[in-house]
Amino acid sequence: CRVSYIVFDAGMYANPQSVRQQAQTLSLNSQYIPPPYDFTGYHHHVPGLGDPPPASAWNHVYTGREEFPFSFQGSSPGVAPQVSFSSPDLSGLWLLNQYINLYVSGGKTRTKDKYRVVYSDHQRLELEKEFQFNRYITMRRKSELSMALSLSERQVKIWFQNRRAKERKLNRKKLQHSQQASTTTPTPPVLGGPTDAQLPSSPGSNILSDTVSEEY
DNA sequence: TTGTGTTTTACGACCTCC
DNA sequence: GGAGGTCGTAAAACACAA
Repeated sequence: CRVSYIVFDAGMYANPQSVRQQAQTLSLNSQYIPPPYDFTGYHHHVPGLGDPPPASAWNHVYTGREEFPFSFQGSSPGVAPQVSFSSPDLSGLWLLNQYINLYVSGGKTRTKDKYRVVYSDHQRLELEKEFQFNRYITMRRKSELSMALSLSERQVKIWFQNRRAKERKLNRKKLQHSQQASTTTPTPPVLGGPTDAQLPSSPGSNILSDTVSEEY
């Protein structure tokens, strides 16, 4: 249960072109929280909203990684850095959302400090919907999704890998529970019949099952 | 609050496939 | 060799009982 809410003024950015233009260079300051989506109705936990970004936020950048094709200029606390794109055709939404992630997470990434961002509820929801449709994302859908959700293709790929791992973990748990249930409940003796006949023939063979096991 | 267990991003190692 | 797969893991974020 998230404790904080942000309701963005979607009307401010009704024109996608203006969003794209604004995204080319952003002055980072604590007053400007750009809306990558209409988040009305979504919950967002924003620690320290309204406070200036911590000094540590500027001690590292996303530069040097092809999936984060922008860079900061300015690295001292209290001085608003500038964000510049290295690619002209980037979606403004992409940057804006990365900005949100950067800001919300205190600007920490895994690259240097082994930190991570937290995806928005909208991003998770859309990724989850895609996962329910297909456990393995195609290159085309990965590209589309990354643009739609303002994530890098690598982030989408990793999310699907982690999501499959989560499902395998859940399946293993279910399997363990069913095994425990079958061993604890007294079963009538069946001559020559394996009691776990319902189990897959080999360990892990259920891993790529199309069966949807969701707790959502 | 705080301690603790779980979940979520992100990555490295290693493997397979084309 | 590169892309993408699993597996294991780190660490932040989160949930929740005490």
